Amino acid sequence: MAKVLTKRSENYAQWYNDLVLKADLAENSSVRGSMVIKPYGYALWEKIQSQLDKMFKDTGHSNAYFPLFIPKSFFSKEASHVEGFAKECAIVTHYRLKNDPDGKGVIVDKDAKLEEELIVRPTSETIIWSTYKNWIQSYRDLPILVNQWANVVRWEMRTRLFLRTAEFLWQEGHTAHATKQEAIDETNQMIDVYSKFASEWMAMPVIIGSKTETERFAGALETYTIEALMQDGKALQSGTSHFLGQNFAKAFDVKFATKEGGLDYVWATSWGVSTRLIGALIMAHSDDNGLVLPPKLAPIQVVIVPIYKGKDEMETIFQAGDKLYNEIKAAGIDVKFDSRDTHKPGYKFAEYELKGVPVRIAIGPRDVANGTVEVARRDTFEKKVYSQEGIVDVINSLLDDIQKNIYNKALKFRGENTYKVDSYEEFKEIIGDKGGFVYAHWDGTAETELKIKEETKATIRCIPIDSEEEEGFCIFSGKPSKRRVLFAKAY
RNA sequence: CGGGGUAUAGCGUAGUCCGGUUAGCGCGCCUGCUUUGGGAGCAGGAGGUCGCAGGUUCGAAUCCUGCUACCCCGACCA
Repeated sequence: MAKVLTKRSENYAQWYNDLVLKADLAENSSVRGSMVIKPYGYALWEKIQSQLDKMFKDTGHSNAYFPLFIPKSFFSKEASHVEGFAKECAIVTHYRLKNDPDGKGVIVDKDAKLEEELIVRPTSETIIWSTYKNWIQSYRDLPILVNQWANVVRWEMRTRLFLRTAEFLWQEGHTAHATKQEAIDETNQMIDVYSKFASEWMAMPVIIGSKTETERFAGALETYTIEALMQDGKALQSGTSHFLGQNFAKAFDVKFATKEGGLDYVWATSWGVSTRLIGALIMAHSDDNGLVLPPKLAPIQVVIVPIYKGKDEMETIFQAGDKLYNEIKAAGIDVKFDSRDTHKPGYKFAEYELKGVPVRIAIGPRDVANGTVEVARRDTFEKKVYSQEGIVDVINSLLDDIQKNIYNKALKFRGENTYKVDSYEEFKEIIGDKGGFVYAHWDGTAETELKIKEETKATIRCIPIDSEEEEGFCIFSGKPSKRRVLFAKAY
């Protein structure tokens, strides 16, 4: 097989880039830091979207859409929020171009300067809370459970396809509640939704936890995260859910009349996942031959490749292939019959491996004669010949099996790369050497966190919610600690 | 924004030091024939403002000046 990908062991970052390009998911655009998501990559995003959207609706949320542009003044209202995003905002200052009097092309018309600059949203809390102010008067107006699917812009200095781009697609939920407890419950509920999506649909196990103060979302009182371990031993934050307290309600003066006749600020949450999930998916499962996609999210779950010589054979094989296709399609499986006469079977095999199609069916003259097909699975490369009779059942159980298998593989990998350490020496050795998740005691101070980051590049990914109380001593300062936190180098 | 590097066909590159025929090669693309159970073979063909602007020279991909873009490393980050 011709080698088209850099091997993971040679250069992991290069492998990732090669894979995104060669699997036809996305490419760099002529706009610095912004990518073009290609049809195959977008199809993957659509599958992610449709499942998440269903999960949001099942938990009572509705979709809405808020403006791309946010008046600059809105940003100044919540102090820590401004601080968090100010350094990476794109700003619209003018609204008109004119022909360059000195020659060719167009220039900004200086006379068309905006009274107030507009910020291209890096996130929508401010525009949404300025709107919610008008929506909320009474406890009867609450809760508000809204989600929006949108693009956002964060002017990143260094970008990587899907993992960090200047513009990216995401979903942001913004909810308003009458009580603190209700908002906290919402925050927890949504991080659970993300965790469930990651493990059951992406086949990617995650650790749920809360962020330390330094890593917390700008403007939040509490940030929950799901952290996944990538094959190179680095952690990837894959989704976040924030308990915003009354910060935004106070900043935008959103009060409501309580049942008891009082007046109180509204409690808020926000939560989001982005196209970064595609990066997570790639790095969690794929191998040196290409993508490995979980069947539940694969744009093409099954591909049928015909094998034939000459026109006569082609006709027979295509007939048999069409029959198979219709049968599988009727069972609700996303199947593709590759009828291209311009490429040979070997080429197609390699191509679908690169694209991570979970199941491949080959059908040729031998199969037509015997009433069989050759079925190959992407995760293990195992090939088996089955009778065409009852093939749908075979495929269904195979898809289930692949979904489970890649989850278990990822879980096993995480298990093998998770460590408990009690000394800073050991900590540095593991972080510096192979990476992975490291559970260690921490004294709870930002100073220690920062020092460890400076010396080892590892950060506290989260304080796991299921961590047990355990007496110990901070690996850095030696001060007493009550529980272990999760350290790793992160994307 | 600091440090380093690169720019030649759709992609990857040779040529640049030391200026001199028609800028070479691989992949891909097009046409034809033979092929088709793991990335086909042969034959023919198309495709280039050598990043942009200026300068030196009889002559510039090659030397000089300025600009632009991109890549890698750092600080920042879903």
